[in-house]
Amino acid sequence: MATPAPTPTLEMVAALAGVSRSTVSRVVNASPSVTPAAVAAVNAAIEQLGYVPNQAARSLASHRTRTIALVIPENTARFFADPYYAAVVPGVAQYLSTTEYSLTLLIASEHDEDKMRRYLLSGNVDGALILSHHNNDRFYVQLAHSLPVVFGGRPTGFDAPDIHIVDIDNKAAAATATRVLLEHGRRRLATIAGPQTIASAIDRLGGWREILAAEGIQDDLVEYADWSAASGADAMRSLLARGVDFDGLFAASAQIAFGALGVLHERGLDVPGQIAITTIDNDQYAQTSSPALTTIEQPTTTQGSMIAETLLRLIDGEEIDHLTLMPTTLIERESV
Amino acid sequence: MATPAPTPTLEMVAALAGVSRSTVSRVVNASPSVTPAAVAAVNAAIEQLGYVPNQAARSLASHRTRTIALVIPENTARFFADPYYAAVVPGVAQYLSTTEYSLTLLIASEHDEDKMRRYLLSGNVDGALILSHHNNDRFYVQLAHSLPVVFGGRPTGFDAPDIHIVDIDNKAAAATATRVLLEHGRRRLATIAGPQTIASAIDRLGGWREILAAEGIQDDLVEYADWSAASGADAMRSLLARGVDFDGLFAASAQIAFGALGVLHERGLDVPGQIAITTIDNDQYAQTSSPALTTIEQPTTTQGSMIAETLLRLIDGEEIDHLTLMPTTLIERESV
DNA sequence: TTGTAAGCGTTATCAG
DNA sequence: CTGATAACGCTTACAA
Repeated sequence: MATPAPTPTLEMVAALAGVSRSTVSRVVNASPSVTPAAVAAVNAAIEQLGYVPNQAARSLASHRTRTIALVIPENTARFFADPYYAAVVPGVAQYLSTTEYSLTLLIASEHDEDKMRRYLLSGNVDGALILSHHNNDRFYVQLAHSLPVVFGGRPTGFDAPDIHIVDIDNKAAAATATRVLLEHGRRRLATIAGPQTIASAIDRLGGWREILAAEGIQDDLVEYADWSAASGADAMRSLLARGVDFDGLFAASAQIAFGALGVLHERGLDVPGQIAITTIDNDQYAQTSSPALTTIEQPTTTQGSMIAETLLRLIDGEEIDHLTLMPTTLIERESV
Repeated sequence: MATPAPTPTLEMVAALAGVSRSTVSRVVNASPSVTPAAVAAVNAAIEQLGYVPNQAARSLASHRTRTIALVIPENTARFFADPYYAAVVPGVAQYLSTTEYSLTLLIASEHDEDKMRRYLLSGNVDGALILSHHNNDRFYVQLAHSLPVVFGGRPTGFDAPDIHIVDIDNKAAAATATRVLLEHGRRRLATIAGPQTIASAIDRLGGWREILAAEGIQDDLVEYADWSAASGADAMRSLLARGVDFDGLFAASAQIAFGALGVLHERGLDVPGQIAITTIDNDQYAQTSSPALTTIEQPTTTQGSMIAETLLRLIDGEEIDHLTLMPTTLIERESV
């Protein structure tokens, strides 16, 4: 900072261009009906003065801020550590960059609930994107009653049919992964599911069950893990300890699969020879394990764009589906 | 979104509380001189109505937004990949959470320069924090002429004595790391410096040179690397290829040191027996290498808080130092 | 301590 | 197509 910079106003532009403020406003807002001559004069004046519209005045008068919030219901450390955000946020940002909207990032741990509520409802933003990856909070669901809100991922534990969600099609992904096992001749299948407090984990287990039911196959070989490799290894041990023979495993995440794979190696069991494995996530674990994992890739960045697009349409008052599911892609490698 | 929600205004609060709008405003802004009775009445009305002040109106009238921008002059991928941001951003966020300010995150790749400029100068923010870790841009330095701006890290290539910078004291850190080598009896020292287009790398090399000069020791054993381990290994090979005996090495980053260490192991050279090493960064590389590295820890998160604090003081019109250097800490381990 | 009233810089309505 | 003129919701001297 240095010069106090005399901020030019719309009125000054109008004076210089020799038109009324209304006309300047029209030009600034790209209104269709303005004489080319007027447009030129105004733009020249804007250029000359270095005029930049005052956003506060603008939103006060128009009731729109052209800003949306991206709410991360996590603490900052987790925000940086979680690859999910690293993929989704760019998608959101990228889509927004094609529009006139700006993004405000709100990390929950920095704002207590009340501060967050106040911020979101103070007319600071036109809408909010909630990335409910791990935690879910009734608070955000309620928020959707007072503000256009789109959820990335499905919040659990609340029946809220009126909210808008953009999610990965976890159930279909799991079904595909399970079907691949069947198509390769496997008949007795096990699964290591994710924590059943999280929607995606519930959906994935559901997808597995659905396929087995359709084929009339027993679906009793289920163990649970959090998403980690270590917990995947533990679950694998429990599965083996049951003493039941099985020839196929669907692991709810690549990290889980990676952990399970380690145990299988320990026990001298061949993959895919004796047990075939499919999973979800095309990350380092899936790519570098040996054998490399047949897995399902999630369109995470695209989901980010879709979330943003959905919110903008909601803001524009469009009638949109309450649930948007993003299709996934099967990636076949050596584990099956 | 559901109910159109009739937004309560300050005027409605005033009416309900039986006072004037000024009084409500005073209460909302915690003005000292208001009767306890009035405060109570107003707060009750606010509570009952669920009143939340309109930010746009507020900043239009007060000329303050209570929002600051955190500008990342990088693309989104790098933002998530770089541990520096993972440490600084929480510091900024944490400090801000103790104030009434909010943060808007601006990642350069999403806004072209013009869009960024317009956003920053449209009265959307009261000031900006520029985290110039890798790139530097004349653009941001110029920005400082029209808006309160604080730089985290020193921009290179521009002589701009009037800007405000909060930086790690890289020169002192390097000097300390070099001195440690000397104190342990090492006499012939080498260094692997970082890219000399970056201020911190320049400062570190400068710190090393300064100590050697003071001791009258030759400072010709210099090789360069980018910050990576691989480039550190290359530089180490070049150093050894010179055929000059040396017994101490200062590596400009732990990753560089890690790469160099690998080469030393390959060649069967003992650390610290034959060559002692000191470096900067207390990260995974420094902690898990063998031997563990004697290094300098940077107060990165604290720097984040300090940057934010400095900006708010600048906004408040305080007269503050143009350069703030954050002191570092020596961590002695087994590499020297 | 409290109220009055004049803006803050745009947008929006409505004539012309 | 253009120009008055009234909001938008709040802050802030200035008076009382």
